[in-house]
Amino acid sequence: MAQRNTVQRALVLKTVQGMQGAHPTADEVFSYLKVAQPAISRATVYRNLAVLHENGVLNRLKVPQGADRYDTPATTHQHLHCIICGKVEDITLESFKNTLEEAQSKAGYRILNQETVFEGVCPACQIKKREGEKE
Amino acid sequence: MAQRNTVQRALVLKTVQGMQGAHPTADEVFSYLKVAQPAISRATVYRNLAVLHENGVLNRLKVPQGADRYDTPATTHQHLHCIICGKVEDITLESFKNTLEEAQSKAGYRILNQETVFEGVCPACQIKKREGEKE
DNA sequence: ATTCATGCAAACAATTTGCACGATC
DNA sequence: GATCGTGCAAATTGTTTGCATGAAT
Repeated sequence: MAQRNTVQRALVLKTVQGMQGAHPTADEVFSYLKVAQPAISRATVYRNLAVLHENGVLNRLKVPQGADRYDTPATTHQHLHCIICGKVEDITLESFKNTLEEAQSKAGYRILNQETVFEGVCPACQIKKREGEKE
Repeated sequence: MAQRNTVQRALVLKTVQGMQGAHPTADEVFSYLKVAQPAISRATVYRNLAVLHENGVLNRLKVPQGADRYDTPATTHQHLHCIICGKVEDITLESFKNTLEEAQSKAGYRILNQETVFEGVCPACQIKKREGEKE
């Protein structure tokens, strides 16, 4: 139960926090840390991301295609995923203010977390698609 | 471009449609079909689920832990995932009526789909936990 | 000192792919 | 009869695990 303060755990957390809005995957965190800490292990990164997520320090985000991504849960927010370029963005929607309460009362669940991903095409990719008009 | 009407594709679709509310994984669909069609290949099930999803005929649902699950997208709805027993349930929330429009206008994305999972503890597991009061 | 965490490599799970053959248009 | 889809096995990807060693309490 007693968790320790390891250098690696602190680094993993700091890395995700530092990659503001990048929603890095475990592998991206690993590659980043590898530069400063060549001895670090991929397994350690996975393990620490899991621990930090269980502690509620990090959010884990499941995106169609590819690996899970991590997030600092400053405030409850939603995600946009561009199916063309693959980028993930944060967005905070007013209409989500009551969803948690509604789900809770309607279903009788004790809800701990909510994860929303909108799948679509980002403005930049809409323009690109319009320019390369052959498709 | 011209897609064909294969026996296997029809069976995969019918199976997911038949498993009302069960949100089967690719492997569950495969196991089910294996009985009637012993020759069917796991790869075929994966490929057809992907095609049907791309055609908008099936929804693909990413759940923390374990494989993707499939769904018939009758109406836009949300999901509840019990972290204790692992069950996935559908729910339709009023407050989600406007989220798509809000996200669209706020972010400039062209949004094709929306996927929400609430993580929590279902009523049955809340009771079980209360009974086995040692934790 | 105890025991939690690390690093490594091997194991695992879910999914994808290459290829020859078969089925559908 | 052209080519899309299938079945099989092998390959990939993402993640987890066992174990001996090292570090934090």
